[in-house]
Amino acid sequence: MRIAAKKPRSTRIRSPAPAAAHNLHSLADQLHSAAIHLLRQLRKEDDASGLSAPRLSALSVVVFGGPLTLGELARAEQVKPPTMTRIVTGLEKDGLVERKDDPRDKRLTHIESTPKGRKVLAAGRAHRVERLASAVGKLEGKELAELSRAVQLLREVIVSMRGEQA
Amino acid sequence: MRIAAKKPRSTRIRSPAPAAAHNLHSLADQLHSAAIHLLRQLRKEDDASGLSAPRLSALSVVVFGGPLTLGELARAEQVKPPTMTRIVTGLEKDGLVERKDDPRDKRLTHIESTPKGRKVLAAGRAHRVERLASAVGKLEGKELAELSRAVQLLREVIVSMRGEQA
DNA sequence: GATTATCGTTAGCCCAGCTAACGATCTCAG
DNA sequence: CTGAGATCGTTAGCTGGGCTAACGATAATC
Repeated sequence: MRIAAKKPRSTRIRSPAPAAAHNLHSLADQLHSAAIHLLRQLRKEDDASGLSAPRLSALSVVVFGGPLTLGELARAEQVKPPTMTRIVTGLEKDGLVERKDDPRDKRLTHIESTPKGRKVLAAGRAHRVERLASAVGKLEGKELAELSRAVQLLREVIVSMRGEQA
Repeated sequence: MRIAAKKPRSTRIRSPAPAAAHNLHSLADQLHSAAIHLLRQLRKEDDASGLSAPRLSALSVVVFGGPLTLGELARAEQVKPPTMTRIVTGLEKDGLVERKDDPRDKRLTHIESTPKGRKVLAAGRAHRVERLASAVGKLEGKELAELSRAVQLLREVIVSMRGEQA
């Protein structure tokens, strides 16, 4: 955070905000902050397309990951089944996915994307990308490559955290 | 409206794919996904300290940014006043911050951190950092520097998005 | 055939976001 | 000095995401 509101004049104590993250403390803080604020920004876009971040994320998995059961989807998204039930219900209500019973094992519910779901996802993505592109377009190509590289690292970090369970 | 040059090919991206972000579409997607999953992981830690991500974030601003009004805090955190009212109420109930009336303008409410608030923030941070450190410790020093650098870029991107209205 | 395991849902809780509306206060025109 | 308007924070009420606990239906196993 540390995005001082309105009076940046009397530069306060605070650890050097614009400086690089010299240690793990500030790196963790800044990463945390960046994630929160990025999602808050993205939420606004998501609202425009009627898709919240969790729904968008789940829909993306269904569209690109092919049909899968609710439980698999919950695990993929790292949430508990009841949570995924609600997300899927929301997506289904909007006609973006469909529940299909498994003929062999009637306990299972397969989640499939509908044509509308794929269409909306593409549109929502384009919308978001357009916005991010214009923001990212101000970075130089080199910086963009750095950012891209860092996202890879981030993914590793997340997987690592996930493995060791809290 | 500047439309991204290329349509999303039906490249199977799917979450677990470690492929590089060759274009803005996938970069945006991966960034989005990374942010969501990072916060979901962090939430578990936050729960341990009894502080949700938004509360932790707000507390951090109060602690490092000094006393400020509720409205300023809401703007700093990019949320609406009613939302901040509730966050502050939660923090106050836990004794982490205090509301102070302004003697000159009785409409204003100043938010101050308490000693306990500062202590808890430090503890929570340490807790989170320990976790992130162990995850990040698997990266090489060079990678760590890259990640640090990228966080800077991310901040610029976020500010940029914020500036241009949603 | 009875027990046990698995899957998804329901119920019920808490928190985070929003808008709309409101009371209290301050400001300022007249 | 007074009354209209602006500003601030709160309350009320909605949506939605996250969880645990408990449950019914179905499979698997003994």
